[in-house]
Amino acid sequence: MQDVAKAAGVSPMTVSNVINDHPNVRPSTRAKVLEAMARLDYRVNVAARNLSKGRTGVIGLAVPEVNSAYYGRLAVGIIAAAERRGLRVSIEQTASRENELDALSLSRNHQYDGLILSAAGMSQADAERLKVEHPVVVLGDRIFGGPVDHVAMPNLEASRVAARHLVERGCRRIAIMCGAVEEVNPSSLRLTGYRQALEDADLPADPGLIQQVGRLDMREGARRAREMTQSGLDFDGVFCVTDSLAMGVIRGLADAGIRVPDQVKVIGFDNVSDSEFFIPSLSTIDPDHDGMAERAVDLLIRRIEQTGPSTRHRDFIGDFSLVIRESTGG
Amino acid sequence: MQDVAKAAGVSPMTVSNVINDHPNVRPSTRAKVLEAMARLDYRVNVAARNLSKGRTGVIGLAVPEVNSAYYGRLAVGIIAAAERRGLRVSIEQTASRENELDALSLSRNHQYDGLILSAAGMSQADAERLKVEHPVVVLGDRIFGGPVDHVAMPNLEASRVAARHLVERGCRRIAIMCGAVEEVNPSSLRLTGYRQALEDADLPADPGLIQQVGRLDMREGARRAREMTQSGLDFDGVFCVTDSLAMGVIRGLADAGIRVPDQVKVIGFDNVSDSEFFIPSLSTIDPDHDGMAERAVDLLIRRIEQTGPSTRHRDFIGDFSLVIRESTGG
DNA sequence: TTGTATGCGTTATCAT
DNA sequence: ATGATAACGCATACAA
Repeated sequence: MQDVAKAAGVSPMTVSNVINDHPNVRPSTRAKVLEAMARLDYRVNVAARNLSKGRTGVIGLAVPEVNSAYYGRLAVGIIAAAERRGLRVSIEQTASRENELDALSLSRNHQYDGLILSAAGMSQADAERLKVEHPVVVLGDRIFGGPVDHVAMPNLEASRVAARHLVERGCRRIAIMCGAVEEVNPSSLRLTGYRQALEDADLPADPGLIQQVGRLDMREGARRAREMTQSGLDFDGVFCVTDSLAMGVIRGLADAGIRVPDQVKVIGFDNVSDSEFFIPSLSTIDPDHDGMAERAVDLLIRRIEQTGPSTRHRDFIGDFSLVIRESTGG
Repeated sequence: MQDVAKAAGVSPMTVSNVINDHPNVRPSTRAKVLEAMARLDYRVNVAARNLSKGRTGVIGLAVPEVNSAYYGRLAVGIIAAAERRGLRVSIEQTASRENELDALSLSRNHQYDGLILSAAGMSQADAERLKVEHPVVVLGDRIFGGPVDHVAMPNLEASRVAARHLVERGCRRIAIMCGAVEEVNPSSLRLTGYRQALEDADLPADPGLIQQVGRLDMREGARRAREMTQSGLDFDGVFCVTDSLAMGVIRGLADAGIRVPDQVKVIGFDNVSDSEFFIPSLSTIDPDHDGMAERAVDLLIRRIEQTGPSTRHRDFIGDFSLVIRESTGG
């Protein structure tokens, strides 16, 4: 910037004013400066600007895995919402609880104006760690009642609706496929919704119908579905806590010669973009991804712009709707 | 840092040395400093550190869309390769040619140590814009022979193999579904490979079998496949330039009552993680994602660490293999 | 409309 | 083993 100023015969401050489109710059001066900038191939140093302004114009989005349809969909919503407010978003993969905590603490400060953390590995016990002084919004389901703003999925209610849909389609032996059940994680909440739906329908709760798997992906879904059939388990419906799991289950059932929805009906959760094109197309819960994203960005910006003492955190639960497709005979 | 130094009764420099694990700090001093840091809840300001060091330890990955199975897979490889070298990666969505150019120029400088750009919208005409002084590696297929390092897919050869596979499975009227064909983009290269395979097999090249679609996603694939059947087009095989397209095509054919692979065989390109679980599972080309990612990160790091005058750029083409699954008859 | 002085929080260099 | 000093490149506040 000094060089540009010298070359244009002005002070560095004037160059700065030109770069930042300040109003009070004479057109001729602006032209001179722009010319010098072009000639010297000048680029602003964002690191310096960030240090000086104390703002970066970038918010971070930390997700457990980048290669997942669900988090991809989530990112799209966040990016759109942030863009509308003039912010860029930068995505990072956390992969482990360790990294999630790391994303919160030391190193990321001042790199982003704020952080949207979609936590998967953190537990209620880590809630204390969320007590950071910079803007953070948690998107997801753990750490309910933690010390930060929180936008959650309508896990319980939506799961109840999903399971009820299977009941209404005539299923009587409804299995659930979920992840490890601990504290208030998505799997535990969705399991509760499932149980309520069975209870509502006066169906017995058979523990053998509760299938917990290690990862919520297609591979696990397919593997477990094959095991379920081989073990002779009697079931006519499966509520899967993610669409990926559901597609895997359908695949696994197909491998075992079982037709969906004729013999077994399957419903998922997430309304991932592929689910519409899968064969059979997947009935599922459509969470209001964009609404939740919008809300999360809103909350974050509020925190970023708030200067006074930190106000009490707020919790939100998103909307949802039931999408009926072929996998439940729809 | 000043506050910590004062509280610990040392100089800021010593605090810095403690933070950065420098060897020459007496244990007792280190303890004092750590205690003061904890007491004051001190966090380093990364913006300041970046400015001072001229390095961030972060590389950027700019992709056209974050919600795509292919770019998700790519990101996984890049993140793994970067992590092995002690770098973090930050993903940004470019979405438009404009943003791709933007990712290169002004604003991102000094935000990242280097940029891996997976370009989709840029054309050969934009090659000049790639002449930037900071480290950039292009991952993808446009801008061949541009002024930067480049890691490319084995588009032509792999497509030839894919189309030949259909021939070997007895297809005689083989369609290709690709995107807009212009200059040397993936679609044009893959189309060339397809044409060569037909020629190799002495099959006529019917222009009606070349189906260009707007987007390379499932929706377009399904829509176009339905149109192809409705229009009475005669074909017994389809080579789709992406797996997403292929899954969409299979879905569209199913809607029209056409069975894959019995009546029509379909092969994709990318070996996206879902393709194994789709029904029918998808035959496809498996590019060496991880090898390409590794190479791209290598090249980038070389540029980052190189201090002297810029050396000539280098081009690489990745490996690939043919994956045969149900959609071409197993 | 333009320029001067100062500070953002850290690290490198060199001295002690 | 520790500290003083000077950048890093920009923006803010205020003066001219």
